[in-house]
Amino acid sequence: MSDTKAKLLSGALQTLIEHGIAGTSARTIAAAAGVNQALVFYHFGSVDELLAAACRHGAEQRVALYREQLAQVSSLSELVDVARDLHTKEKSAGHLAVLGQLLAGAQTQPRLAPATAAGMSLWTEELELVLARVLADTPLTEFVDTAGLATAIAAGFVGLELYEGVDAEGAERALAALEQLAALAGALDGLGPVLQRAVRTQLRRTTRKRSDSQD
Amino acid sequence: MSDTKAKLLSGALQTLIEHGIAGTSARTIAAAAGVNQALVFYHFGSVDELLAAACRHGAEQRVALYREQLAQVSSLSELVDVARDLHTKEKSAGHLAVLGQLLAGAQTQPRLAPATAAGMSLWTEELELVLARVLADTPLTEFVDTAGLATAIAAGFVGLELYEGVDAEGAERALAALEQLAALAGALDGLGPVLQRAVRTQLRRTTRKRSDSQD
DNA sequence: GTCTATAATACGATAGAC
DNA sequence: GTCTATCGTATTATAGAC
Repeated sequence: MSDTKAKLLSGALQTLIEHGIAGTSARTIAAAAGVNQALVFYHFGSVDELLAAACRHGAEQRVALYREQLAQVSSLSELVDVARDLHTKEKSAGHLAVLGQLLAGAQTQPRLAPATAAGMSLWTEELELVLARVLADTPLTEFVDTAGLATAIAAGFVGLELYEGVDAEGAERALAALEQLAALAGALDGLGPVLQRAVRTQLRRTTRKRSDSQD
Repeated sequence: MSDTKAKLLSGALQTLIEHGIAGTSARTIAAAAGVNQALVFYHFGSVDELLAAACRHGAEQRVALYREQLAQVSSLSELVDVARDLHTKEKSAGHLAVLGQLLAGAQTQPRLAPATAAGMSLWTEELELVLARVLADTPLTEFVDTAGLATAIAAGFVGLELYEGVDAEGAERALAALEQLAALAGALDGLGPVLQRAVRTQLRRTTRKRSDSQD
C-alpha cells in the first residue's frame, strides 16, 4: 500500500474522531493526512469509499490489539474488566468513537453500511469466542444465542461510548452497574452442584420452547 | 409557541431521520418544515440551537407516549416486550434514530451535548422507575445501582438501534438474545424460597464490598 | 414575522500541468 | 502520483424590503 493511501486512511480515522461524521470532508481528511485534497478521489474515488476503507482498516488494527487480552478472559467479571480497560484506552484513542460516527453516518449513506457492519462484526466475532468460553457450563449456553448476545453487547457498548460524550458521569455509573451485574452472574457459578442443578431445572421449566414461540 | 417554530421543530426531527446529522442543515430543515430558510436563524439563532430544542421537544413527546405502557410493566420479560414494541414502532417513526444522530453530533458539537443528555435522561428516568418496581424483591436491587443500569440499558438500546441500520438481521438476533436473557433472569424468581435464599446468600458472599474496592 | 438577496465560505469532483 | 486551478453547488448567516 502506498504511503499516501496509508496517510489518508489514518487521517480519515483521526478526522472522524476530531470532527465527527458531520465535519468530515475530503478537505478536512486531507488536512489531517497532510496531503492534497484531490488525492482522496484519485486513490479512493469518493469520501464515502475512503471512510469505508478506513473503517475496515481501523477495526482490524484495533481488534488485533485486544485479541491476545481477550483470549485470556475466562470469566464474566474478567470480560467486564477488559471492557473497562478498552473503554478507558479507546476513550483517548477514540476508535470506538469512530464506529459510533460511522454507524450514525451509515443510517443515511448506504455505501457506509456494509463497511460499518464489517467493522462491527470483527468485534462481535471476537467477543463471541470469549462468550462461548466464559459461558460454557452455565445455563446461558443452553438458553441464550451467544452470537446474538455478542452483537447486543458490542452494539450496546458503542452506544454507551457515544453516551459518554454527553454525560461522562452517567456513563461511568452505567459501566459500574454492568460490572455489578457481571459479578452477580459470576456468583451463580459459585453455587454448589445441587443448587446449580435446581436452578438449571427451574430455568428449563420456565423458558422451555420460548425460542420456538418467539420467532 | 408560534406555528413556524413548531414546524421547524418537527421539520428538524424529520430531517435528522431522513438525512442524518451529516445531512442536516438550515436549508434541509426548512425544506422539510415548508418554511423559509432564514427563519431558522430568526427563531433559534443557529442550526445547533434548533436541534437542541427539537431534541427536548421530541423526547418529551415520545416518552409521554410510552409512559402509560411502561407503568404497567411488572416483570423483566414484560419490560423486554415493551422494548421490542418500542423498537418496532420507533423503527418507522425514527425517534430513537434521532437520539443516535444527536449523540454522534454532540461528540464534536458541545452545544448539542446538554440537550442530548437531557433527551436521554427522560428515557432513563422513566426506565429507572420501571426497573425499581420490576427488580424489587430480587437480589439485583441489593447489588446493582438501578440508575446506572437504566442508563446502560437506554444507551445500549440506542446503540442497538443504530446497529439495526447496518445489519437488520443481526440486530434482530441481538434483541432475541436479550429476550432470552430476560427470560432467564425472570425464571430465577420462580425458585422456591429456600433455593432463593441460598442464591442470595451466595451472591452476598461473592460480591460483598465489591463496590468499595472498585471505585 | 416573513420574505428576497446576498456575502463569504466550504463542499465534491474533475481537468490538466508536471 | 501529485499538484494547481477551477466549476457548480451547498453551506451559515445577515441586511433590508415588505
